[in-house]
Amino acid sequence: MPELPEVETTRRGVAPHVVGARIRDTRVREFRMRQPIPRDLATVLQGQRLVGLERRAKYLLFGFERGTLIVHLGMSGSLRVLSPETPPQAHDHVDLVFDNEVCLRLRDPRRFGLMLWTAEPPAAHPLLATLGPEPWDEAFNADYLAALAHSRSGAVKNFVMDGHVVVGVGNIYASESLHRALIHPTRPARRVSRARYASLVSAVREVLESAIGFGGTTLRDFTRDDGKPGYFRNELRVYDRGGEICLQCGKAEIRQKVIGQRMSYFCPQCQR
DNA sequence: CAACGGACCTGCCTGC
DNA sequence: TGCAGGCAGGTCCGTT
Repeated sequence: MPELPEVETTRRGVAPHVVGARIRDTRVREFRMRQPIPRDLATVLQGQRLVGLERRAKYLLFGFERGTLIVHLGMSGSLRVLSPETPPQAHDHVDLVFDNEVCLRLRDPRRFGLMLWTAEPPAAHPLLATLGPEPWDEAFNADYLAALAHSRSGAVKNFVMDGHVVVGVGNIYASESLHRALIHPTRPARRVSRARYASLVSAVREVLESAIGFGGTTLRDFTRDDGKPGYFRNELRVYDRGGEICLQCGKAEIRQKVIGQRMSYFCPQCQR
């Protein structure tokens, strides 16, 4: 579920319900995540007011009075706003219960996500310190990409998915962005022209903005736990469309190929 | 440093 | 119907 648009949609959906409220209770039912949830999390959070909710890359940063709760949703995580009395279901690992009778519940079947506490500025945390710029940061531009790519012989798709190059471009949107920028995903990063990188910068921004505009994938309403199909799926031009005719050229069939252990989709006609 | 494979997990879908 | 196998939106780590 979570690529950057879903994380941002989650942030926007959740924030109005919890920012300004104070933690009344923290229930952790499962500590085993990508990194273990701190044993003393409940003690640390108790009574603290949530001051703000930010996003950096695919991390959600819950800014409390005395530090930051860092949350990552991994491959299968989600956050929902519920009544504190709602019985937990399988894989509902953590509840943050606020004094406004809101329960923020973390579910993550695969447990690739994480929930950590830091008293330091979150940008200094080892997980965040070495991340590349946000897609909308002016530092993310064609010159930057071309310069970085100089030492990169690997596929450009892996290059744009590298969080130390730019954050937030996951597997779906990597395929989508490269298709819009007319760049073949297996082309060595160093063989992509500056002009093409300029197109890629625009394409990444457009695709992500568009997806956020559609509410990410599923959850428009965070106070219920419906949300299955995902409107943004209809907007995808190549992802999961292997064998279909390319919407760009109307002639070639979309191909699929594993690149860097991830399935990738592209038009052999449009993308070079 | 960069590239690559493997690891971490569960659920769901497909095909036999 | 049951079950094995493959695949899934992420990222870190170790090895070469």
